[in-house]
This record gives sequence, C-alpha cells and structure tokens, in this order.
Amino acid sequence: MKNILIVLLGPTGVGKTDISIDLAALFNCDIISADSRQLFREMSIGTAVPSDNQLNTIKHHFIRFLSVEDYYSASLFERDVLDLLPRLFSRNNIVLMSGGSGLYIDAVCNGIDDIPDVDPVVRDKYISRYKEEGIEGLRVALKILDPEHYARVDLKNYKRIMRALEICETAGRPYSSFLKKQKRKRDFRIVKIGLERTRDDLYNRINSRVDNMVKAGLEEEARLLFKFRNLNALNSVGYREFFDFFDEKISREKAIELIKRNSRRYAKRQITWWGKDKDIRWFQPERVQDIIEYISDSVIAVN
RNA sequence: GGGGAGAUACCAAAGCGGCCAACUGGGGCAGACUGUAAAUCUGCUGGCGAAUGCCUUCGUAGGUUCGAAUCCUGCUCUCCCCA
Repeated sequence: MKNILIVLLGPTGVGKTDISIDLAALFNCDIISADSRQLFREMSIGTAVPSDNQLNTIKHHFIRFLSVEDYYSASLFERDVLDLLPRLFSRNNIVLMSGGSGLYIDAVCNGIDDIPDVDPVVRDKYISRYKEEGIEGLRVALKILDPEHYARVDLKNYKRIMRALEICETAGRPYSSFLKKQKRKRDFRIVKIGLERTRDDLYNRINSRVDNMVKAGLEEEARLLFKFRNLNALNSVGYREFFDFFDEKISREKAIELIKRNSRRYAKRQITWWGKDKDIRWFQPERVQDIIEYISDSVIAVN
C-alpha cells in the first residue's frame, strides 16, 4: 500500500483551489475534483471552477466533463474515481483529491452500498403522490413497504422518504435491506486534510467572492441556463436565486444577498458534515508549509 | 418655538394589566443526512442549569396596582407636521 490519496477538503470559500494547485505542482500529481457542481461544463462562474491558467498547469479530472442534462451521483463518482486511480498511481504514488462535496468524498473513501437504479416512472409516481397527499402519504406508504427504515428515517424529510420508497418499489424489497454500511477496503492510503478559517473570516471571503462572481458575469451565466432551471444541476446556490430574480419574484440586490447567505449556510453544513470525522487533520490555509510537511511525513510512513 | 408619533431581545416587528423571557420574520448558532448532497430536513437563539426551576430584561427614574412591556408622571433620545 504505497499509494496515497491526499484528500483536501473544507467549506466553500476556504481556499481549497489555490492550495490544491500548489500541492499538486509540488508533488507533481493530478487533481481529482470532488465537487458535485464543477462537474458540469455549462457552469463555471457560479461554481468557482479553477481558472484556465490553473487548469492548464495541473491536470484536473471531473471538472466540466458532463452536461447539466446528464445524470450523476455519488456512487457514479465512486466508480469513476476508482476506475481512474490505478492509471494515476502508475505514474505517481500520490494523487490529490480536492473538493467540498462531503458525500462524494465519502463514497470514494468508504464506499457506498450497491443500490439499484431507480426507474424514472416509479420516481414520477412518488413525486405526484407527494404532491397530492403530502408527506403523510409518503409516510403511510413507507410504513408498509419498509417498517424498519420507517422507524429510523427523518419523517419530516420528504426526500429521504421518497428515495426509500423508490428503491423499495424498483427492487421489490425493503430499502433498508440494501444498507450494509460497511466500509469498503481500498488498496491505497487515504490522508485527509481539512482547511479551516474562523467563521468571520470565512463568511467575509464568501461574501466578497459572491460579489466577484457577479462582476465576472454570474447573472449572464444564470440567464443562459434559465431554461434548465428544473434540472437538479441548477438547483444550486448562485443560480436558483437569480432564477427567482428573472421571474421577478425578488430584486437583483435581494438575489445577490441571498446567494451570499445561502453560500454561508452551505459552508456551515459542510463544516457540520466533517465535524465528526476524526481522520481529518485540520490546518489554517496560511500554514501551507505545515500541510506539506504533514503530507511528506505520510509519504515517508508509507514507504 | 408649537403640535403629533414612538422608544421592545443581534436586527425588524407584535404584544397594550396577569396565560410574557415576551408572537413572528430575518440574521446567527447547533445538528441530521448512503445516490438530486451547492440538495433535503431538525432544534436552539436574555443568563445559569440535565431538569422541575432560579436570576436579570421591554429607553430611563419614579408612581399606581395583589400583579406592569402593558396605566400615570418626570427626564433622555428619535421621527413627522406646523413655525
């Protein structure tokens, strides 16, 4: 096990991109982006993809390789990354994965259970059931189809219930029967590095980054994607708020304000997500030198 | 100078004698989350406490009352109208 996957994570706006470029240049490795929105080629300003310059210096994977109309998921990401890694490791025993999508990172590090794909017809069926009967209708159905999961899910979260129902119906057996929750063994070492800042610092950076995105033409980008507004990829901070502005539901100023707030909230959720992961070693972004040392020590420990 | 309106927790804003530590919204904080995850959902938000609870609040100083954010008086400040 002399191959190492360095995972650089942290909330939006901490400064992952710049550091990942520096680290990749130093260790001469590629970067795997673990970001569920940078996947899409039609989106770039609002998703803060690395600059052209950065993309030209370091080889990035999983950035802008899909269309917003394509389906993608954490498990596909796991599969694709695991397919790619052997090739990257054959050139260098270090690979850097950088991103903020916790579930995607989790899928690569620990694996995600095999669950059948959902039949779109079934999905539509439950969506309309939700529309007609509300969450109560979904609960009733789940209680019958999967009492075990019913006892455990957040019964106020319709997406959770819906997903379970979809699986129950397409698979013909309870959703809970698929959840093994076993960590997959990987044939490479994983070193998780988290970037952290004080809350004030982070929020200030997020706020001004949004201003910069707007200056860079976020509104125009959103306008071009307006027609895709119902696609999941566009249910993203920075776009949905502008869509509401285009619909004249809110003012432009309000939209920008909400983008900032929602970005802050997103960052908070990311921090909560990683809070319980004891394997993460946290660093202030200014301490790049410490990060480099930490990585070097890990490499030595492996060899 | 004269007349009127108002001062409520981080902000906005209800409450107008007891059910008020105080509706609601915003902001914030904390958390959940195995497939749409930049999504979806939950709790908390005067202080102390695990909790029954206790302590300090509704500009400020007094007063009325068994009891006041709510009524009365003085003071301070803000806003509006007339001059």
